[in-house]
Amino acid sequence: MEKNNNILVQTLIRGRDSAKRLQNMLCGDTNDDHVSVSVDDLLTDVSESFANGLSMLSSTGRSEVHQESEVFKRNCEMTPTQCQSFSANASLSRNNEKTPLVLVKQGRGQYKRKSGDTRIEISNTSEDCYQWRKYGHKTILNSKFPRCYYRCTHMNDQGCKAKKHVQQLEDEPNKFHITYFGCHTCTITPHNDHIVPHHRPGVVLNFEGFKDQQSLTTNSLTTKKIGDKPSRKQKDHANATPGSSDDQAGSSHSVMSNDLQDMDFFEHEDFLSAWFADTAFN
DNA sequence: GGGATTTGACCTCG
DNA sequence: CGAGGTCAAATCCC
Repeated sequence: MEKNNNILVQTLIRGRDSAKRLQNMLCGDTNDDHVSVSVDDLLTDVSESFANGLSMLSSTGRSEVHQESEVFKRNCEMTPTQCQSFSANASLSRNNEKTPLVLVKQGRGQYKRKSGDTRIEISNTSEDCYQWRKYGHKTILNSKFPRCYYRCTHMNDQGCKAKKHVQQLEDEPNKFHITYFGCHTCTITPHNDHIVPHHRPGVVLNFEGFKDQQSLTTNSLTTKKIGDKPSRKQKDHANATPGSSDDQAGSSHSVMSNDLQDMDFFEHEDFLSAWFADTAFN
């Protein structure tokens, strides 16, 4: 166990260093003397370090760690933007965020709740790179703003089952709490080439059962309808102010190795996720 | 005219 | 029984 701890710590430290170097490169910090390393290399290093870390944890028999590890491995080929979303989720999903339930229709008004394929996101806009059709809205108890219900426009012609719920945050009215249900099965490709690269995507707060990488690409901040005139809904949100979600993580975990060594082996999982999110964002 | 949105009713769940 | 999610007719808009 002691040996495993040390290996895990070394692996995580390596990942942290790579993340830090990657951050310096992306921020244009030329003081970093590792500039000869490519972004791809660093990304791979970060991904592998944390995948290995999670594997070590999963090998201890904790099934939930194993699942997280598998998901992480699957997402190791994500783009940097996707990785950010993933890492943020890894941390924040433990923040007692209640996993929403997918309702499976069984006739009008008859729904069976089931968990899975849900993802919560905070974004500066309710829009993303998919086409959505609003099918309802509801005033929510103790909430100043109504919740809007959307389903994929291609539900009828392509049977796409993706849905999302959008609710304006009370304390931050310029931000939206978006819950995605299910994955897009429509063949319309996400249209996100207009996304300003330095704008951070919306923060994924929860990420359950989302195996479809495509779904990760919906974290755009500034999106519009695919090759179509803007909908009324989208016009309404056209004044959303992007770019203010950058201050997500606060203090740095520069004393990570000490923290880890003082920690129970199994507590590393939580710390790892939180730390990785912080490192990736700072 | 057709697609998108609005809105009140309906239904399930806790 | 209240809250939340969905349906579908009515309405809007291009």
